Amino acid sequence: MKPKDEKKLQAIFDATITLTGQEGIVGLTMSKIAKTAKIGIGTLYVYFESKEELVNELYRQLKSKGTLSMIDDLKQLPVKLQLMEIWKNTLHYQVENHAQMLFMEQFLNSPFISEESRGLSHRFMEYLGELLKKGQEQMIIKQADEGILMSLLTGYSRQLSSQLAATKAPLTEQIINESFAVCWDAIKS
Amino acid sequence: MKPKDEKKLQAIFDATITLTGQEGIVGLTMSKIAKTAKIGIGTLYVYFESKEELVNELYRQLKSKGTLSMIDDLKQLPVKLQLMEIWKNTLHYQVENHAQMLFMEQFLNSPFISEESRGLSHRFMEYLGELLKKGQEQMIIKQADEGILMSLLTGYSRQLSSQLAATKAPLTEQIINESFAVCWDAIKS
DNA sequence: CTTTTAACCGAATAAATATTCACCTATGTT
DNA sequence: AACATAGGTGAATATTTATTCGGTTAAAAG
Repeated sequence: MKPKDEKKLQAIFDATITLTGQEGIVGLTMSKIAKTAKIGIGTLYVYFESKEELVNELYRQLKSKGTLSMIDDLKQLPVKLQLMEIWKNTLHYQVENHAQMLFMEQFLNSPFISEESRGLSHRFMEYLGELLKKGQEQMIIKQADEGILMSLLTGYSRQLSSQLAATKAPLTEQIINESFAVCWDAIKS
Repeated sequence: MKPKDEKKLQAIFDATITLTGQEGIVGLTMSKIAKTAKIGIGTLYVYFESKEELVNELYRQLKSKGTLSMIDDLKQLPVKLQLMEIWKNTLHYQVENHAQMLFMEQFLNSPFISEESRGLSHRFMEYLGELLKKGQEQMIIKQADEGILMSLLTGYSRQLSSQLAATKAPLTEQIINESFAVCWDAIKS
């Protein structure tokens, strides 16, 4: 027998991300995915039972690869440094994978999303929440509501990276430092 | 002859916004719109030539009503107060009209959007940019890149209001004040 | 080398959705 | 009151898109 081809699977995912970036998850069709991935339409159904399963699977894959991977290396550092590293890594990740970010965002608001996929978003947020709380205990971070601080970090990084991606501006050291300074002034005591 | 019914037009728009909030612009169909608006499918085509025209027209309407309207009253105030007022109004507007925000966001990433609609986003941003520049000249706002500061304001307000809408938390004075304090610390000199 | 099995394929089919149209109905005009 | 006109309608049609299926091909097993 012939085994499945890992390259084809990845080509399907890549095509899905590219197409979503181009005309949104609304414009995504199975035939376009097949054409972009350079495989036959029928082959799509070897790898996935349906379009719905395809996009859920992709979402799952992106979530598990995503920003979570960085956490473990940082746990020993002081709070401010941890935040700085997270900020830097997140910006890099989001700028470099902007099409993926677009896909995930649109997927979250689509009727395709399964209950299981919905649950996948929380681990990174939890970690960030704990870090902020730790900073508050050490009196180096404002005693403001956690949601208020967290929204700042996530909303800001999302907007900044999508603005950079839109204008095709590179993510320079200067931008990282300036923007982190802004963040830190926002949340420090 | 019989005149068009303004109520029906608004019902169509309302239905479109509601449905987009429920299962995204992907799940939006003409028959669902008609059913939700309690009119016949055929009637939709009395008011709009096509689905594409319908969503573009709605986008145009929301943009022109939107946050722009507040600007004129504020021009005399000092920079910090203007920002404070804008912050407050924007949060209110975004929380109260969250479904509209969702619609606009998804529309921007859909294949439905026309060239003309794309152009509509800029006036408010321009005004905010000028205000920040004025603050920088007066030395009360950081000398950082304008894009970096602007991303903070827009990304933060978007995230905060969508978080409030998601958790159905009310927008209290306390939240407005705390979050504006965070903003101001972020951008002040 | 032969057999077996599952990948691979795209034309054909099914399903979902947008759009039309022939027929009503309500409102303004004469 | 009679007419003219445009709104209102949803079943019928056209279009688009997901999915199936019978046949072909390539890899693994023996």
